[in-house]
Amino acid sequence: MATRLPRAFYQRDTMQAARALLGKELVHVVDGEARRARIVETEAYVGVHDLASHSSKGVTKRTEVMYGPPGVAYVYLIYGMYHCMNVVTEPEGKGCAVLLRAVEPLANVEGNTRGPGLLCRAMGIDLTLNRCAMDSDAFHILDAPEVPSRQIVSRPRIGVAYARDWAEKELRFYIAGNPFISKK
DNA sequence: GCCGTGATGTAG
DNA sequence: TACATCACGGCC
Repeated sequence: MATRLPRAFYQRDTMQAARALLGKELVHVVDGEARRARIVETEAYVGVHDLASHSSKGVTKRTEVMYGPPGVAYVYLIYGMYHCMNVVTEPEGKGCAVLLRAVEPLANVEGNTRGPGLLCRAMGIDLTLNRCAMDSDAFHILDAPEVPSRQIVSRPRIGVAYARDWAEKELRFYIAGNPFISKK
């Protein structure tokens, strides 16, 4: 039986964390039923200097969770209709997080999971999970074998064209050839 | 296939 | 007013 990733797992360089999360299993227990899915695509938001990161706006009611301890969920509403989920990384105070962009359904997950808004909808992730510790009984990530480096593709992040030179940096990662990634 | 656009709520 | 999105319609 796989073990839960401890919160210390996330206290490391955000790019490394984004790569290390590929292949791991996201679990959300809803009505006693464990929804499980394999993480196949992530993006790194690497701190206050990263103009694409919400934390670059400074500490606000919305972003303060990003400055808190690692291993905690940052969930927010986007475009009025979708949720996006991240896990806070690095030591407390850095404003870093990894966005989960796509997952591959494993158990009790219905519908499209190819995209940050879609995966949250399919897994039942909403604002009530914001600030939830990612080693909780109902919400956590299970360890799984490391995805070899040669199978990890890096690309520019999606939807961050406004972030000037930060838009071009290859901070999006996915498992090569996986059919559940959101975009090539 | 690609491109433009509407839905929708809240932060700044 | 813009937004770390998605689905759909028109066009070629």
